[in-house]
Amino acid sequence: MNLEDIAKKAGVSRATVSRVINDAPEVNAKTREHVWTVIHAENFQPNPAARALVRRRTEIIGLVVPTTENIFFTDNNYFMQVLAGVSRVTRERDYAMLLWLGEQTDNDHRMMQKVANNRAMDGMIIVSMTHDHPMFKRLLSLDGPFVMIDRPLEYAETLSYVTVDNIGAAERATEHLISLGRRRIAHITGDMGISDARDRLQGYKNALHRAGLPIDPDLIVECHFNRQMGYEAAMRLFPFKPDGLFAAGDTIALGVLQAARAVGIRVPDDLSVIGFDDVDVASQTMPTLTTMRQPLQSKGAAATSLLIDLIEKRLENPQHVVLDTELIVRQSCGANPPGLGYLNEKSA
Amino acid sequence: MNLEDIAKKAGVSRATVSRVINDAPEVNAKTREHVWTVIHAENFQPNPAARALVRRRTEIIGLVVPTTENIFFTDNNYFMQVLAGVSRVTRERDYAMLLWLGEQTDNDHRMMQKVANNRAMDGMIIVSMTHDHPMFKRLLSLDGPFVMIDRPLEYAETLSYVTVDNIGAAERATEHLISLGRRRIAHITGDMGISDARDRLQGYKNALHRAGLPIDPDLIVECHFNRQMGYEAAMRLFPFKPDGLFAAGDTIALGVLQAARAVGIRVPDDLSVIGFDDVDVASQTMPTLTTMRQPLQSKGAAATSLLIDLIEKRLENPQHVVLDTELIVRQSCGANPPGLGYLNEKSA
DNA sequence: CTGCTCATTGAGAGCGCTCTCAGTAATCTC
DNA sequence: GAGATTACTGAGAGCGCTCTCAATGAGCAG
Repeated sequence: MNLEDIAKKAGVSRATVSRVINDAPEVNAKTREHVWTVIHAENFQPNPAARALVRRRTEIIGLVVPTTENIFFTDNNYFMQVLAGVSRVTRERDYAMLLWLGEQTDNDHRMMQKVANNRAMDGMIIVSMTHDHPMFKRLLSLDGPFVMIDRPLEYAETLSYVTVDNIGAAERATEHLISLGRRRIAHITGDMGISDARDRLQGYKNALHRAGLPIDPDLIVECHFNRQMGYEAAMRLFPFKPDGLFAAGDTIALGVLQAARAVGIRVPDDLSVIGFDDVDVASQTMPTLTTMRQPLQSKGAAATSLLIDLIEKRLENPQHVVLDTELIVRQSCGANPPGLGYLNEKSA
Repeated sequence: MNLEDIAKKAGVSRATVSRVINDAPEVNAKTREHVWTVIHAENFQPNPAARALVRRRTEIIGLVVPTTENIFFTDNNYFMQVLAGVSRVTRERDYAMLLWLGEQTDNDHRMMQKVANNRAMDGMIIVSMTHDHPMFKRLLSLDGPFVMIDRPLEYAETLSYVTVDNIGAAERATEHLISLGRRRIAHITGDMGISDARDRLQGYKNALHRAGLPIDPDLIVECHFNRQMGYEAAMRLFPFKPDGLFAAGDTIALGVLQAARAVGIRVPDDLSVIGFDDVDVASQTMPTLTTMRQPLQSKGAAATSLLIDLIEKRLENPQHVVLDTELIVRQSCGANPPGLGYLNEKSA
């Protein structure tokens, strides 16, 4: 079943059927209606390959996660939230989404190569790629537009991206701990190849500086966005007796809570803890986790919306979107009473 | 840049370039090599739309999650694991993956309609669709092949699917509790529109029956695969004083642990708990969760592999794949000593 | 009635590829 | 050395759509 068949059945030409399907204005109302009747009767869908061939547009975007290690499998729904946001907007705007998940192996490079060469996508969204990723430069020579989620460390002025004000958010997080009377505030960073991690470190320093507190290198530990490494980082930190701790991500904070329990440090009494992201587990830990929420779904949605605008030439490169964050005060910082453990928020 | 251009540059015909790209055997070795050189020099990629148009194959499969509510956002990485499995195999076999996430709204139906009509996919994988989903019958009239993850309740003989032996697994889970001396063993079911839930209930009953234990309707509560409802179900169950509890999913078990803590029931001392799935949080709860592991990544991988075989006519419908489950004994059942809470398994 | 405008429609080229079929030159057979 | 076989290559049709351009006919002005 193709346009020709429909045309024959409707007693019009192929061109007219095409016009009807594409909502061209010049078709006579009666003709239009009649053609639609036939199309519906046959449950006809135009062949997307043929259409893409002539229009040079597939209405497919790609969502690329260069490496899954950091954000994908680490005790949280970070990626799922982003995905949900992307999914919503693609649906709304009648696009489809190709998903490309990288690996932490050589194949990753080969996969990215394939992705970059794939001409089936009109554009792509790239999630949290480290600045030293081998594909970075390759991407810049791409034909189609792309949008980065999280500010890239290099080429930030020339690329489009969606992010949050990490510096400001980290300042507020740190200030929150300061406002609770904490003075030896530690910081565990995320992967320093990602701008988020660097910016949060910067924000932490800014806040200390502004409060007249010293910046103690012993209280800063470099880490990655995962629980296991957060646990280890916390263990390295504890001998220096911090009374507050700002973790660059909630998964890191999970490791911190775990480490604190292991060595008998009470949270929040002995140690006031704040995370970043507000992934779902943050409200279920014991104690529940105070955190700086970033709007993950909105990040995905904004990136998608921006990408499609770029594809459809409603906007042009580069565009920078900065979304708001919000301090979510729960138990781990000590500003709230202990309460009932992880039952407080979502439960009966 | 197209085939014609490459042909001109290489001094051969379009047909020969096509042969080289598609690895046709009849091309002279020298010609082949020369053409490849030109292709690489130009970094040429054939236009997928043109190719799809004539081959009637896109090498794109769809992954369809009819409604996200159950498995998507509920405190676990069930879907992520399946996704990882699908992703791995599509990568290996040089396919791309279109992801379609449903919603719990009217749009869901419209979305599924769109998916079913989308002719850009060679086939699709459908995750855990309830048997009463409005799209179910529509799917059966589809042109391309599809594979269900989890056995469909209807048409199971005529459709291809990948699942685990839920009945047998539930029997073993229940028997494990029995072997620990528990006699008043309760069951909280999953969504009864999904065969997994029904089968697990059946397995639970089988095990009780085989052990000569009565099947007490008071000890069976119908539920869905989420923590909140698991919590409520547990609360309804507690007045009947169970000493063992088999939850049809780990997320339900999370709710059970939470409810038990809320009312002061000690797990495993007062109540021996076992879950199903082994999602990531299962090893991080307090106490850690004993559970029947199902190989989620393998489910995704097997479904993908099967689908592609179906597409490429290596196999024909219907195919049924049943994967193995494994009992993971942790703390919540009482077979293990209490230990250090959720630090035991994955941590330093 | 003639010539014009305007609304609507159809014919046909062409998007970039695959694949069949025929052609050519080299090699083999006897 | 003639005919048959083999190895390779090119020409060209056609996949199903979009889009330009020309054609048609109705309506209208004069």
